[in-house]
Amino acid sequence: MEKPVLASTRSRVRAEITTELLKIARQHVAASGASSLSLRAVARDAGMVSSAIYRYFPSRDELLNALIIQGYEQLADAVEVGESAVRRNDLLGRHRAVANSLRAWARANPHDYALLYGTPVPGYVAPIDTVAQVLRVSAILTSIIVDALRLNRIAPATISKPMRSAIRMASVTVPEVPAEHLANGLLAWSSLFGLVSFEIFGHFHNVVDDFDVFFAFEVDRIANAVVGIS
Amino acid sequence: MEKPVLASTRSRVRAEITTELLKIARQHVAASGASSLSLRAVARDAGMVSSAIYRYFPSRDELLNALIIQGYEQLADAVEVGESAVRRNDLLGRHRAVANSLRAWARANPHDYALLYGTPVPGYVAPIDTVAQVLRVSAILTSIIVDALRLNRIAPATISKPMRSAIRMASVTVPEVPAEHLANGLLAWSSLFGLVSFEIFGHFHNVVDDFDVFFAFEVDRIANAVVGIS
DNA sequence: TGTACATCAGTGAACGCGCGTTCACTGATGTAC
DNA sequence: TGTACATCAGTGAACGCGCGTTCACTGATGTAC
Repeated sequence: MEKPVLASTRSRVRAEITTELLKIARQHVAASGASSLSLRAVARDAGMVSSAIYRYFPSRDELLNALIIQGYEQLADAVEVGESAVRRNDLLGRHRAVANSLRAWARANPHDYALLYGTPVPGYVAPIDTVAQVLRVSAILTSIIVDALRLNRIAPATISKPMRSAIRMASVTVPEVPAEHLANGLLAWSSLFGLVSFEIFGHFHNVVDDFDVFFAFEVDRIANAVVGIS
Repeated sequence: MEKPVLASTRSRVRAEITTELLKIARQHVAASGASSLSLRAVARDAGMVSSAIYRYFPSRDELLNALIIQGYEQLADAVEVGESAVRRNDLLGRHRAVANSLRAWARANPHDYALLYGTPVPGYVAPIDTVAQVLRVSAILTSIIVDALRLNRIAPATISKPMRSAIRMASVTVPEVPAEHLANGLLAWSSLFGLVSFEIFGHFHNVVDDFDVFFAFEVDRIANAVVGIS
């Protein structure tokens, strides 16, 4: 018998079941948050005996980790789709699309958002696997800045020497963007998440009436600070 | 016997023990986060039998709630102390003081910060008791804007009509500040928390080297947007 | 192609755990007359 | 001032729960010769 080109039945079934388990786990997170996620409950919903799930995830932490990675993936997908639909030269529009996609995803999946950007799971340390997906998300904002520079839409800024070295690591991760504009980008980035977190976590309750309008307004302020008066 | 002016021994002891229990609970939160807080463990550390704690808190949720209120209180205290040390006319300095106090408190009490501004406890709905303390914190930033207006340090801005009505509730809560400047204040406020959350929750890991410098830099950008070029 | 063995998925029972909460109780503190 | 009763703090046992994880097992699928 020749070496099978396709994966064996066994490994295909395995992949399918793994996907299915993750899907169920995701529903549990959506329903009641990550902190109460239980391997037993997931196994139960999958029609498995509780110990069987250990064939797929060696521990609860590993399941959570898989969920986190998948969360970043889905978020990155959503943001990429949103941003890529905008004409390349429309920098403000691209920034808006990023912001709106992020917010829409967070509103549609509040517990997943909380899993990624809320209180870290106690004892959990993000493994290296997550980095790639996180970078995907931030790369999108980066690309807007890069294009703004290329199109001469933003003026060169200056930052102090201490500040330059305070974000040296960022410059290593994202070498295309000069430090002066990275400083802007990082503020824009965290401000955006500040807005979304406040909305999702309820801190704008009794403060904001119309979140759509409010968000659009504030996002444009952020955008103006980062891609200038383009 | 005349009506006792001082509280009875019993009620004084009760208050002391309640305080002590909260202190222990706070330590538990500091050590391992709110999600794993257990009434039994707190009772144990207090040298009580597990059921005795029900004389003080009717349920775990009530304990958590008390912790949340106390958290807002302590945060408000910290920010008030920091801000009040600055000369009244130094608006930028006051804004810096607010930001630095917030961040210092969050760094000193990361789990408390997470309890207040991270993932909401599932099923938990902030009771009205918390509102007063939350307002204390935001009132400080508000006072800076009010003073900036009084001192003519910020120019009148304009906002669209939809935006004005989108934050009508905020205008009710904080009537002293015109909506145009509230729009700025809300962004500044949530941006500040975005920065702090990203730092505390580890999203600037491998991005920022020197958080003190970075934070100071970005906070000044925020301040410039809210109290202008004062 | 057929047999012998190895791998793997899933079973079912069990372990030990800590949790929130209830309940009937004891004994100390406070109150009314 | 002294007695009788009411209030309250704390005890100890118990309830029922669901959890993560381990382990020896069965039976099906895959692999080597």
